[in-house]
Amino acid sequence: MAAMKVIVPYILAEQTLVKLMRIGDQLWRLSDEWFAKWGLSDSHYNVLRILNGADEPLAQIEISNRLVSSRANVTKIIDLLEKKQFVTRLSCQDRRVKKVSLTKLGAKFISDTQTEVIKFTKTLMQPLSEEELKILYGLLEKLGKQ
Amino acid sequence: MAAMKVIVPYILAEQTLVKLMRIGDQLWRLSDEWFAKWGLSDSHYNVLRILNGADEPLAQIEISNRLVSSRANVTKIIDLLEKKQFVTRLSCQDRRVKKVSLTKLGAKFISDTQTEVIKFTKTLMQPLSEEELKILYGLLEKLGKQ
DNA sequence: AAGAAATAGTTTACTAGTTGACAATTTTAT
DNA sequence: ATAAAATTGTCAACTAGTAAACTATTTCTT
Repeated sequence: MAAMKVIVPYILAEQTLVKLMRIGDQLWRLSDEWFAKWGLSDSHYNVLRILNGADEPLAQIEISNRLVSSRANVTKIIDLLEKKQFVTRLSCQDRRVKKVSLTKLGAKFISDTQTEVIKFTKTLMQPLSEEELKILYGLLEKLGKQ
Repeated sequence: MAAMKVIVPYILAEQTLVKLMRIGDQLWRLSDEWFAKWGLSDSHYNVLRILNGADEPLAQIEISNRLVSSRANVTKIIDLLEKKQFVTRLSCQDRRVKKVSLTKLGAKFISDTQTEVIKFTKTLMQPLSEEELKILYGLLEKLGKQ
């Protein structure tokens, strides 16, 4: 059968959506690939950052909220980080909850790798100026909260 | 062990990167969820769009390039679309290649769903004005080609 | 105080993508 | 002409996420 063709109007929203999903996916993949040299994924590192940024141990559900990821996934992420001794699970007075705390080793890891990670991030985003980054961030933020 | 804390500088590139990956992922998920009502994913629909946009049947590798996805994944996507009779695989004179052609049914599907899909897309992107969409598209494009 | 509903973390089964190896075929280099 | 290299599509095994069901616990309602 010959190729059929329907005229589809050019829609900016659609094109932008597709581009956004695609670029996000590619960057995520590159990032994961890069972090793999430490046996981690981008998400693992982000959890370490979240814990470091908080001033106290966080419940897994809180990590799940900040990471924008499912509870189930956080369980798996913490499992690995715990195996690597970068975090520990603390039992709480509310015995449903496990608060996760960065260990000395985890803190050292963040500290040691910080510069390198920032450099990598800058490389990924290097096509954009600081000004453009600010604009992009603003647009994404606006898009995110609906 | 108590929570350890390292001072990590605020880096715009990093924040934007994380946000971009996160928003892209969320939108992708929402989109997939929405297309599921037709037993398709966002990617399946995109392949239909690609085929519709091309004026002739396309080799799977060409689809893979345009979709920015692996050959293996395109095989799976085409398998499903073929089962739904939206496309057919044509054998070529270069017998390694299979060109994929939209069927009448596939074209009708695109045509029938077009308006609804555009409406959905606009809903997803609705926090941004047309002007902002243009800027976002431009920034993403710049970011994509490095 | 007791039963019902909600919450936190885990487990299981699934999904949509990946890479790497393979077979068939074509192209390139001698 | 033929051997080596490259290309295309497929398959198998893997991955990082999801949702839904489950357990243990807490909170809410009466």
